[in-house]
Amino acid sequence: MPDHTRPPDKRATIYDVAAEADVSPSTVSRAFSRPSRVNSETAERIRRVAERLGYRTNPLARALTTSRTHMIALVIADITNPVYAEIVRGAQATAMNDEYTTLLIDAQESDRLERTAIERTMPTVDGIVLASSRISDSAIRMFAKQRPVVVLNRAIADVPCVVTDNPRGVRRAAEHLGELGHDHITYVAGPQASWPNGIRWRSLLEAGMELEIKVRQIGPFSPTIEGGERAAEELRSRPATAVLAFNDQMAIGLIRGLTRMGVDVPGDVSIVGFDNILAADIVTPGLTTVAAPLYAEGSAATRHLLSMIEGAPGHTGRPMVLPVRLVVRHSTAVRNLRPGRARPPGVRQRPTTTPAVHLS
Amino acid sequence: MPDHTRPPDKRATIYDVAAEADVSPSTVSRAFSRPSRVNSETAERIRRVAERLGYRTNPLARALTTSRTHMIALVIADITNPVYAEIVRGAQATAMNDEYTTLLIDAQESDRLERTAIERTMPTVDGIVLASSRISDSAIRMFAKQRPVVVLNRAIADVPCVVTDNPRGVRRAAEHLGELGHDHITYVAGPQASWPNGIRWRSLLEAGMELEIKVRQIGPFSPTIEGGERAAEELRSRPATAVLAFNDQMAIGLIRGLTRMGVDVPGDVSIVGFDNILAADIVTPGLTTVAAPLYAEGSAATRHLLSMIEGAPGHTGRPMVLPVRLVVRHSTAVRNLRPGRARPPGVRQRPTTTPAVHLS
DNA sequence: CTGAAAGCGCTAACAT
DNA sequence: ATGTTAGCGCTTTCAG
Repeated sequence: MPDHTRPPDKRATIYDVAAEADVSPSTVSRAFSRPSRVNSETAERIRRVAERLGYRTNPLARALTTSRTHMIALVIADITNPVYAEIVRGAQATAMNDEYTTLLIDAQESDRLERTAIERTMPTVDGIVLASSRISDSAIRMFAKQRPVVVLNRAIADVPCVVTDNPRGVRRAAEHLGELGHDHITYVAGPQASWPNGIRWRSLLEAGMELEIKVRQIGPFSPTIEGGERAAEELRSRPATAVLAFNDQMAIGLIRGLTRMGVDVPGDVSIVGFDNILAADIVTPGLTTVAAPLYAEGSAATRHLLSMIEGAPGHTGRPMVLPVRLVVRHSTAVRNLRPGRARPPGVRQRPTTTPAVHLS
Repeated sequence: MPDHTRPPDKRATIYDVAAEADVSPSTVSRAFSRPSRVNSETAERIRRVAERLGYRTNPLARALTTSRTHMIALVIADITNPVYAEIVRGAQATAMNDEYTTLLIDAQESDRLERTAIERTMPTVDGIVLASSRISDSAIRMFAKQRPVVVLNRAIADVPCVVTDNPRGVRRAAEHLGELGHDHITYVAGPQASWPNGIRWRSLLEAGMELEIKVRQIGPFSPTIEGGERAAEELRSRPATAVLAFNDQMAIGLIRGLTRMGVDVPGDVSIVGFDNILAADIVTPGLTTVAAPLYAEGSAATRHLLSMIEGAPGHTGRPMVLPVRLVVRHSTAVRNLRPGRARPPGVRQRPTTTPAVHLS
């Protein structure tokens, strides 16, 4: 039963080591400086002594003089959303590789919360990765003036950005639906504050133009399963045969909502999502979706941030764009021309055991 | 295009404010001390001046003298596992409420990784919550000597613990299966380093005793969907009619694996999971599972940690135990007495639209 | 390569 | 209630 009433036990300081090794404190300091440029015999001896004393350099004290904490913050929009897990993994791995600690912050889809969290964290970190930030461009630029910032899933002038190829993803989805005979696609919108939401809709408009597919939008809805279920309700009064959802969670909500209402997916309506989260492969029918290289996103953004922290200029030209691919599962099928009736023979049915096909 | 080559811009210090407000630095310090015990006129004026100068107290410098960073670490076993999302939410909320910042660490189910991450983080935080830790009891006790530590989902003598009522959860699951006519339950084990895994198995042994249900164990498997699929393979050579899986992910993997092999769930085999993650409600058939109050776990552990940091003794007697409940969905059904044949009439079929029932 | 001295920004005794 | 004086543990000039 440890007693934590008073400050936790005193650790050995640089002075203790200095005394023990019979050198000056600054020599000890140098033996632990990073990058360790000292390899003299003395340094070796000092390190041994330190080891024996259980000395660890105090990061706080170091930070006070160097103004480098070797910590970075990673702000994500919603820890509940599985997309971020892989992004976090990617970010953590590259950070850890450079001996940086990652401070994860969950903004809970809240503008206000995100802001105050960033403000509070800013002074303790060397830089920040903003993944799917919900705060304004100007606020982000403000932050970027104080510390290196890299933005993920969003494009902002003058701030380094990493995005996925949304236009191409949407285009592939539209082509896929077009090939199945759909001449009308409904976009089910996510949060308005979400940058990908905007570009996906605009990309769909464009793709619709070129492919001669009519498009429309409903929403916005919350980017969750529940949001998708609500969208399904709305779809009741404004039927569709092909739907592109802002993300997988909404797509899954749609599948559930529609199925519950007696609408057959993909028989009556085809659904495409975004992200390729794990659940996309679990839901019935399996969700056709636009997959992004999540892990790579996290690591690319972090790598960039670290290089900026080390003094690199920060690549603020065009955003860095990562490729996407369409994963075809079973939530999309040939358009059913006679709704409510048996499907015409020869038309593709929902397969049950065919493995997912990965395109592009 | 900000230039981050040199340390980020200098912020106003306590001295700047002191000079501007024409008081001594310590007076300024007092005006910002926590809890703000000063309400004099001067303090008010100082705060205004500070506001105007954009002064923010430097947490690092403060930490150096107070040895309190107002940060706590939350270590989770695997960020990929949705269980932790709610726990994190609960922890963050109560931490934020006391103006503490939460440092989230993903151990990626790795003993080694978890250790080094904790070691590196320890000096920068005021305390640590270990959620589903995979490191040894002795290692945890070591850490607990250096900083306040609260352990979640695990019971260790001399360290404050928060656990869920695993025995009761298992018992409820066993009773449920028993009522459905099952006289034999197979436990599909998760990681051996996982404390809940051990206690769940032991609880099942006990429950089996009392309820006169035979039990056996297979595994261990990785606590993931993939692990569950592998378990399904193994089940092929050692058939079962009722399975209790270590967690929902494995249970889902089992459902998928078995279904793919042509085994009907719940017709041929009933499956119960643990955790009640979102996907449990998405998979077909919906997963019957033992639900834990995730959010409450996170907040209870954190609240306890914070009180320890503030000087409370740390409740190291019996662990604090949180209640669980059985959520019955459609992955469990009356035992099929004639496998491979049609079910006897009158026996419960898998319903498709009945809402989930929450018991206990 | 090493030592001496000064100070990062703040807080914590002491005084007044 | 405010000011004065020392540091917290480390890095960093600047000399030797």
